Amino acid sequence: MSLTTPIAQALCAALELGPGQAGEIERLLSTPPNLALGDFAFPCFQLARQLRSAPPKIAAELAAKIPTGGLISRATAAGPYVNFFLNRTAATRQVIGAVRTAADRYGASDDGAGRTMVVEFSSPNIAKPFHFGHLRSTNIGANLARLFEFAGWQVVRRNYLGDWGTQFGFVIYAWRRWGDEAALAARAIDYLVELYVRAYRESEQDPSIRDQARELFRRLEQGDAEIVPLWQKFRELSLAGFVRTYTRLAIGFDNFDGEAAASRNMDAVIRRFVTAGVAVESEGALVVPVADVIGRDIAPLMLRKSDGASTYAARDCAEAIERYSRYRFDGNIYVVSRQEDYFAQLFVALSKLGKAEGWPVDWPALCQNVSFGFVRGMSTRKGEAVWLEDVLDEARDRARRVREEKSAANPRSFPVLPTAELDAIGEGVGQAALLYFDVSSRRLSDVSFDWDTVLQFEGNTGPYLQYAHARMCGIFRRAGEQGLAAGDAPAAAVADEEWALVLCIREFPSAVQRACVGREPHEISRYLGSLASAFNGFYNNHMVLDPADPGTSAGRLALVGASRTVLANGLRLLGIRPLEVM
RNA sequence: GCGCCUGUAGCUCAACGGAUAGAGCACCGACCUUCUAAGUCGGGGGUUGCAGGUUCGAUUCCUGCCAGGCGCGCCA
Repeated sequence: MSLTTPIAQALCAALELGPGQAGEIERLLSTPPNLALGDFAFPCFQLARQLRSAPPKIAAELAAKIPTGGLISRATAAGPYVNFFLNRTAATRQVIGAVRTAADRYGASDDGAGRTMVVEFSSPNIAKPFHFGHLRSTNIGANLARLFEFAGWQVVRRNYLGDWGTQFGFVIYAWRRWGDEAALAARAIDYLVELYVRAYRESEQDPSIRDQARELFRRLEQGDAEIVPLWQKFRELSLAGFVRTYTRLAIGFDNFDGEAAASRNMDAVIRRFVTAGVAVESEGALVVPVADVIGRDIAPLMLRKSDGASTYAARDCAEAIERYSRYRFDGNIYVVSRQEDYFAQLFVALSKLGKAEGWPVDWPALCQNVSFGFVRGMSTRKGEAVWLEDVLDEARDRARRVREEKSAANPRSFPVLPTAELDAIGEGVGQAALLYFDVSSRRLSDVSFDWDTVLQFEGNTGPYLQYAHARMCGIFRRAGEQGLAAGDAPAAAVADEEWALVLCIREFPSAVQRACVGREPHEISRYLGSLASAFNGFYNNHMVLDPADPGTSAGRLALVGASRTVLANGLRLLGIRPLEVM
């Protein structure tokens, strides 16, 4: 039972409402701005009209009718609010018990039980650099995938590689003209990017290069025996590079089928659009009009260009159809930035086909584009682009250096560590700084890349969270040495800092839910920041371990244990490793 | 022209339609002979882009401006 349920029930009784309305009352409860005012608040504004009375008067009358005892220790009116104070000891016992019971499933749910969610994310372009900006889709998608799994969904992670299209013509053109096996073997993906950039730049002076690139891509599409093996080789090399980066970020995919795979069914899908009468000829191209459905001036979805070449849109249609027939998904998320119009066109076009062909399920309505903000300061043209691998390396090195400096300055708190452990901590802390930076603003805000901000380890950062976790683990290690063990509830009166921590722990499941509903991983980072802050407040004001007082120690250890469980669960949702030693 | 997104402290960002708009960074000061100081506490800092509207109440919702970013039939 939730802490707020008894409050809602008491309010229902006082208002002479039926028990069926307790849920509605419970949703109206809010949190006072500070603990001194109360633990939960009921605003009386909305009742004023029905009861024909002033909110403060209603609040005063209600407060007088709330029976105390059980979880509720006191109810007082404060202006238009009825503020509730809980029995801290009983409530703390309840919250800690809930965390212990659920353990690493605390915060999880079965909301998505029996349903499948496809998350398409990262989707790098093989002929283009994988720079820091690509972390956005990659991280948001990975976070959403973990969140939906935590909420009970069956999740499919799709990396829709940009492995097809004219850009491959450029790469192949460059390879045939300047290609060097040794350089390819040594630098793989970086070298391919250089080749692409060189060919593309020269094509701006010499348009015939563009024509040759198009011709090479046409030969690739036709399965030319000389070209196809090159494409396969380049694709494999690039993919291997991406996978190395993904591994460092602890991100995995179920499937890497990209545009090349989608193009296999493309012609058949285009024929279906034509046969169904959904696609029409326009200015020599084949398009699906969507303005009639969307209701404004918007371009049609183009399936085939006037020169007869297919478009990425046709491949996306084919891929979506294939995807639904394979997974029968209940949700399909595309983590792609700033393409809202395009996805609107895509989903409407597919819906039209569905209506014309009489599909039993209007699954295009289950598809959603999850957009996100732009990373500023990452322009390839201006030469600002920063490779993600380089940022990871720098983060790791700095984290390692910071730890070494701490050992030198304060060996008592930061004992000198074996090299292997130092390396692991560096990698973990660096990765945490990066991943947390990425989710520390809302999905749709633009973010600025700045080395010092990204690699910051103090304040509201990934390392700050890991540090709190390491401290919790340190307390348990020390407790073991002193022969102290956790109890199941506080032994004495619950102090403000302990109580604030308990209330924060209780909030985790609703933070997870908000993150899922809003497709907003930032909810988790924000929550964890407040949790770590609450813990540090507690930590700095109360000694957990006191061999002379095993009772108090046991109660506080229980609280630290619950905090650690929640912090670790949250960190894992963000893909950050909860470190035991820092 | 048609659309989407964003304007909050010097900077980076928060704030279920609710009480005095909060954190971090930076700056100034305090705290390690007690569990990790990557921490904690205090201080200065704000006309929430502008103007209307809805509401008991608007940073939040609606309309119009202003500013910035991004996307719009033959790039993907």
